[in-house]
Amino acid sequence: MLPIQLFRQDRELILQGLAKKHFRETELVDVIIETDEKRRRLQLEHDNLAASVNAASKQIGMHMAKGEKDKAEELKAQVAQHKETIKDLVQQLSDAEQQLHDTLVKLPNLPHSSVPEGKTPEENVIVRSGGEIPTLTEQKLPHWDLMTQYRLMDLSLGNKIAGSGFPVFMGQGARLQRALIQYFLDFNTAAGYVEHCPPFMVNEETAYGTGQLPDKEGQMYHVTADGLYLIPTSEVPLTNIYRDVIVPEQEMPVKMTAYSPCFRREAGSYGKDVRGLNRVHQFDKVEIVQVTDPAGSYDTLEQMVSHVEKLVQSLGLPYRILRLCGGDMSFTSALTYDFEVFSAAQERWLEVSSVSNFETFQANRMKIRLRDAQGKTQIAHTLNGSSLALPRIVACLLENNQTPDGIKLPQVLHSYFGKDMIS
RNA sequence: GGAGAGAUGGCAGAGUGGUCGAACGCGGCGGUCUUGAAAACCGUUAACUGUAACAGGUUCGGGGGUUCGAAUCCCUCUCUCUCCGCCA
Repeated sequence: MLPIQLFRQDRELILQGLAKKHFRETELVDVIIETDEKRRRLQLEHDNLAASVNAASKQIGMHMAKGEKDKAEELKAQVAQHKETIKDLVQQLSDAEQQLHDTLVKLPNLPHSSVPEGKTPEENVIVRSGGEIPTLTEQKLPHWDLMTQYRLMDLSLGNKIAGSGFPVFMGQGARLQRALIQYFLDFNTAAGYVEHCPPFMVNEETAYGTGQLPDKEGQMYHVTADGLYLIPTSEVPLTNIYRDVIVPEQEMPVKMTAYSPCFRREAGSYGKDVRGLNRVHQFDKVEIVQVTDPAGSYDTLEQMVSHVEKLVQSLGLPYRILRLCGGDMSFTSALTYDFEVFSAAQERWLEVSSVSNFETFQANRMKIRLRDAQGKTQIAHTLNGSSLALPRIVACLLENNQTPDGIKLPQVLHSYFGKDMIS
């Protein structure tokens, strides 16, 4: 949610930002400005009237105390009149507030100035790349075949138990999941992120706080009996820890990491892109989240990108980092870097991490604030990124490192996995 | 699941219809004293909204109601605690 002050200050800036994001309903901006003015007008009228009623009520109290009943009754009659008007104003005011809010949440975040122009994923800009794409023999297999060959995962079993898109990992496959999760968490905590283990279900308010509601409702699993949602990412519970919190300046930045399974309905996805582990309904991910001072949030973003880059490098996977163009960014983000790793058997790039700065967009909604040395509060910035999502990392590890003798694992995983190869 | 108690400022905790946005204490901040510190003493210290700055408005778990006036009375929801039951 964009701060309302921005609409009062710089309408042009908002329109430019929305254009870059290819957002069409630009007329909403003027609706917001008008509604805000209306709201403030009503508020002023209401406050003035309320002030006179408050003053009169105090006088009534004083008259009663002195036993001046007549004067008290006189004032009562006066107040009764105002009360009718106030009742009406309150209704109008709350309508205006509701309308303002409902319109405000429809607008996406504004892109940072460094966001490239563009509408489609093809227009994303490659910032840099690293690692080497391996040359595989003709006998190379895609990960879903390797999974079967080494009995690492069974999708049809998951189908039986839950439904399509719910993989069952077993044996060395299950062990690899655990090894990766533990390695990722250790890597993150070593960089100062505090490990958390949050709930995997959240209430409506929480889902709303990070922006999953109202616009992505259909993408989450909903436990209707209890009004809970299964988390699509641990960003949701982690960031919401700081909902309605005023963080003292010296405690900034807040750095958190968590492992969680992620549940996504992926309504509307189908076709070849979803084979194997490319797109599933439940997957494992380790997330990093930061809450920061607005002044340094873009430095923080670069640090997070570099952190994730080192992690990907340590796994020896060929990767590239993209700066997303305006049209490909998420609703809530101001600047996003995507990490992709090259899947050598499928011969395509797969997204494994997305690192974003949301600026005040989430924090404004959640009222995450910081208090500076002068005691003033201001809205904080929130950032997050995957570090990392497992399925596509696993797909690449298997495909890129396949040999006739088995699948070689990167050095960093040996101690976590208990051996150096899947065989 | 059953029975009971409770939710007040950073913390602790008074306050049962009228200058209560809220006592006292602790903590925090500023000062006096001191070479410095401690102690003692004095002062100050909620959030949101709003204003150029005042003013004003809202907030005592959330929502609704009674009343000229609600932290205080009524309804309702949520949460916490204690006891019982069940249980990984």
